[in-house]
Amino acid sequence: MDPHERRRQILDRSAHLFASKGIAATTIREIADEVGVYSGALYHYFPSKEAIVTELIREYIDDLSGRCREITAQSQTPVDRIEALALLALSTSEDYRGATTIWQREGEYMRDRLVEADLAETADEVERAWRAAIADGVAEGTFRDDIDPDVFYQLIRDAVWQAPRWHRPTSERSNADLAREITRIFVDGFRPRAE
Amino acid sequence: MDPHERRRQILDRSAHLFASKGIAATTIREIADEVGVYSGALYHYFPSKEAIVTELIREYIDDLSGRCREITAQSQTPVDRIEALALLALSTSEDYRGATTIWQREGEYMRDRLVEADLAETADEVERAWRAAIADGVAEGTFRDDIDPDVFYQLIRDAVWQAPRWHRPTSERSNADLAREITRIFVDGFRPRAE
DNA sequence: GTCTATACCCAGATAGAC
DNA sequence: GTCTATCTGGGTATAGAC
Repeated sequence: MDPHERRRQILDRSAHLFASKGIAATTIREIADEVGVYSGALYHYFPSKEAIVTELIREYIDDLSGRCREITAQSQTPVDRIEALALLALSTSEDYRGATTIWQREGEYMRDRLVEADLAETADEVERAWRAAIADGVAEGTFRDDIDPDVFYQLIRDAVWQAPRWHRPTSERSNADLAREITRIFVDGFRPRAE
Repeated sequence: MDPHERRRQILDRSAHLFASKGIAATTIREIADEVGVYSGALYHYFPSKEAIVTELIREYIDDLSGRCREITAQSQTPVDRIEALALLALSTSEDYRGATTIWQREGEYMRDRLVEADLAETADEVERAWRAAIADGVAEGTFRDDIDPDVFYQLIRDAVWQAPRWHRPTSERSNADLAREITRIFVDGFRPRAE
C-alpha cells in the first residue's frame, strides 16, 4: 500500500479510537488491528504513540488557526465576527472530530504536547480573536459594559466548543444555522425584547 | 488509624488524582503513596480501583440530586429557578471538585458506572429540572418562543458545568455572583436593551 | 490493618526473518 | 514494508507474615 495513504489511515483510525476511548485506554495493538496490520508495522510510520497524537493535533491546530486568520482579516462587525467564530468552532469540530474530542478530554496532556510541538502560540490565536471581537463590541457600544467581558467570553467559548457533543449538522439544522442561533441567544438573550 | 477516616482519605486523594490526571493514568500505587500506605492496604477498603470511582460518583450524585429537589420544591419563577440551578452546578462543582472533573472528562465511562450503580435515573433529575424551568418560561411568555428550547438548554448547561474550570469563588466574585451574571447574559443578552 | 513479596497480565517498543 | 517473536516495564490484584 502507498506509504502516504497508510500513514493517513493510521492517523484517521487513531483519531477515532483516541476520541472514543481516550488516549491512555487506546493501545497500539488496537490501532494496528483497525488499520489491518501488525503492531510492529506502525513503528515504520511513527516513532511512538505520542507522536501520533502530536501529529493529529498539529494538523488540527494548523487548519484552525488558518481559518481563524481569514475571519479576522475580513473585519466585520463584532456580532458578525462572533457568529463567524462560532461557526469556525462548529465546522472544525466536525472536520476534525477526533482531534477536537481529544483536545476537550485531555486538556493538560494536550497543553504539554502543544508546547513541545511549538504550537502553543498558534493555539492561542483563536482566543485572541474572540476577545478582540468582544472588546470591540463593548468599545463601540454594541455590547453592554455592565457585563464582565471575560465571563462572556468563557461562557460562549465553552458553549460553542461543547456543542458538537450534542449537535450533528443535518439538513434541518446546519452548522451555520446553529452558529446563528447561538449568536442570537448570547447577544439578544432568551427574554423577548420590547421592540 | 480509624478505618472510617482512612477510607475517607482514600476517597479524597483518589478524587484529586483522578481529576488531575484522569482515571486510567492514575495508578493504585500512586493513591497508596498519597495516603501514606502500601498499595496492598487499599484492598482492605475497596475491592478495586473501579469501586473507588463508583463510590466517589455515588456520593456526588446523591448530594446533587438532593439539592436539586430542594430547588424544584420551592417553585419560583423560571428565571429564579435557572439562577438557582446555575448556582447548584457551581457550588456542587466546588464541593465535589474531584467527582465533577471526573464526570466531565470521562463521560461515557461514567455513564456505565452510573448504570451499574443504579444511579442513572437520579443523575437525570437535574436535566429534567432545567428543561422544566425552560419550558415553563416559554409557556408563560417569559422566554421567547422563536428560540429552540433544546439548544438553549444545551448551551447554558455546558456553560455552567464548564465554568469551574476557569472560575474559583473569591471575595470579589462568589458563586452566587457568577450564577447571577450567567443568568443575566443568557436571559437578557449581551446587547443593551432599549429600556 | 499494614507490610513484604510476588503472581499475572498486558502495555509500548524492538529485532530480525522474509 | 510487514510479520513473528520477544524484551522490558509497570499495572492491578493477591497471599501470607507480622
